[in-house]
Amino acid sequence: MPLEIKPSQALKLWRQVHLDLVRDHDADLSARQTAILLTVYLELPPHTVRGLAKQLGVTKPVITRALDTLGKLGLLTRKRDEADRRNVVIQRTVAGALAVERLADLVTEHAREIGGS
Amino acid sequence: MPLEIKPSQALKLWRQVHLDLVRDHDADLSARQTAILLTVYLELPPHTVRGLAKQLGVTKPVITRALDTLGKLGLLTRKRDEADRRNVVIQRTVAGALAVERLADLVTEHAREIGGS
DNA sequence: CGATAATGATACGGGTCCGTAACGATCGGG
DNA sequence: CCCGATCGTTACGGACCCGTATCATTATCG
Repeated sequence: MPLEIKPSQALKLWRQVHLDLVRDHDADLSARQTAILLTVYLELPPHTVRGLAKQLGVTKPVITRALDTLGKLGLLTRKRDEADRRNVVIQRTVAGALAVERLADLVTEHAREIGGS
Repeated sequence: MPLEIKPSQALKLWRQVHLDLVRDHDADLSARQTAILLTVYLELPPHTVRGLAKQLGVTKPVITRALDTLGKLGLLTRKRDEADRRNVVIQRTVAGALAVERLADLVTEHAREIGGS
């Protein structure tokens, strides 16, 4: 049973959520940062720099920089993989989980407001 | 009849669409640019710099710069208001309408893939 | 008229991000 | 062992965006 949503509803939803994100001056994440954050919190670990780079179709430095920023915001942490010390494992944080949850509520809330057919 | 969407579905949807946006290297709009674009295409004209700044809760230069970028991308145009030449009216373009439509399809498509309860 | 207000654009200093290229650290096979 | 391959990070030059303050242009109203 697919999730039914019409193009016009999709646009309204997208706009309302983006308006909220813009107005909330704290969390102005770029599309890349958002994609990384959600991937880490929705997909099964472990997450590595190279894996994220491949999934997003970007280069490794892009991931490194995004992790710097997300780490500075406390939404994610890095840990050296002791089994293979070349690897870095990206881990979730409490603050990150809260931020993701807040985003989910934001989308859900606006979806409800928009109303179905 | 509200648009039913669960938090977990909202997150999946948000992630999938952002993944597509990131992978599509052409259209990497910031949250602000996206909010502006959708506001112009969803709300009734006329749209002014001042009005958009107020709606988004940002300063006027932010809007001016975003319009510069969106204009360079061909998604929007500016026109002097002949009635009150202090004002600038933001107008839609064919390319902009196509981009918005593409975004709508992207969201709708991923919503269908995700599936309901 | 002239003074004031309003609008959008610009200048500036600072910050972030980009892509390419190089780097140090680490692992693994011969 | 050692040499190549792999991993994540850093260096660099350039582009973009930010917020504040200021600007030129235009309208309004006494």
